[in-house]
Amino acid sequence: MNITADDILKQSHLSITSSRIKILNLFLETKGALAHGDIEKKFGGKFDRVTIYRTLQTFLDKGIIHSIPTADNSVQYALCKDDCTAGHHHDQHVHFICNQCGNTVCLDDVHVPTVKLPIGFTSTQVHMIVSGICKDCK
Amino acid sequence: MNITADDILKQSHLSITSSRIKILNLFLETKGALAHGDIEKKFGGKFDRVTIYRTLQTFLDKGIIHSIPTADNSVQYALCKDDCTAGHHHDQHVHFICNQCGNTVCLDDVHVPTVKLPIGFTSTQVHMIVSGICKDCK
DNA sequence: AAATTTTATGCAACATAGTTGCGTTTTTCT
DNA sequence: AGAAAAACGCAACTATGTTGCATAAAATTT
Ligand SMILES: [Mn+2]
Ligand SMILES: [Mn+2]
Ligand SMILES: [Zn+2]
Ligand SMILES: [Zn+2]
Repeated sequence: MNITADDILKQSHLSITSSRIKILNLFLETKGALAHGDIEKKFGGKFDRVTIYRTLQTFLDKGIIHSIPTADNSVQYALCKDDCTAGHHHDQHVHFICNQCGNTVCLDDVHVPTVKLPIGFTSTQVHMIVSGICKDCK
Repeated sequence: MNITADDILKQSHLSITSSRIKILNLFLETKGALAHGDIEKKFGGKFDRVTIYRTLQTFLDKGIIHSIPTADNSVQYALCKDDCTAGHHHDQHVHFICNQCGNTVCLDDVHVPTVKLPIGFTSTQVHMIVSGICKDCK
């Protein structure tokens, strides 16, 4: 028995609304990551753009999704599979962006290696974004 | 004797224009990375926004600057110190974003480690962005 | 050094992306 | 079911980025 959108919202103490259910279901059904624009296209005016922005922000805050910075200035979002909480994210996996199909995927099994920073620098978060050709496009 | 903006433009076979000189000098004078907005603020209407966009794109193409994706959807740019050419960039160093002062810096001495990707994935570029507290803010 | 060609810039107009306030609707709590 | 709290939709606005084209500046040729 898989976890449902409903469960996730309850766990995060969020009101169950139809926008949240639908957006969360889209994440659950999608392999890769989603940008704000993807969600907007998918639901084509079914709900307001602003609702999507606020929903994504809420999900980020609650540790339901994490954001992935990309070089082309379009932030992608993906479900957190690790045990992220409202306070902090622990998604320490590598992200892969395919230059062919454009998909962004979480490489859940590829852990971000630690690097030795110069004296005086303290790290709280590390992003590793690899781009190239994915297994479906090779 | 340090390299001048003029030299860099000549090396890249670019016309020497006052906008390019000024923007390039700003990069040469600045320790950290610059976002489009930073440059716009700095020169406050001295030249057109469009010129800044096009100049940054030209510098990127010619391998004079490289771009650094950030989580807050604002791409940063920094001078290439490695031997980047018009075709390809080889800036394989880690980038650090300070949550305190907001500065983004190239950690030129910290090399991006290689990771083993799953079967079928091929990598052409790797970004590693570490955020935390920089040495000036600790 | 002047004329010509090439390239870059500024401007306008547009497109896309993201934010904020507020009245209305929906959800939750009692 | 009714009251309180939270989320939504709409409008208006700001910010960010793109494109075409006339003008200006730089490089090249004569
Ligand atoms: Mn991920
Ligand atoms: Mn760098
Ligand atoms: Zn692909
Ligand atoms: Zn700092």
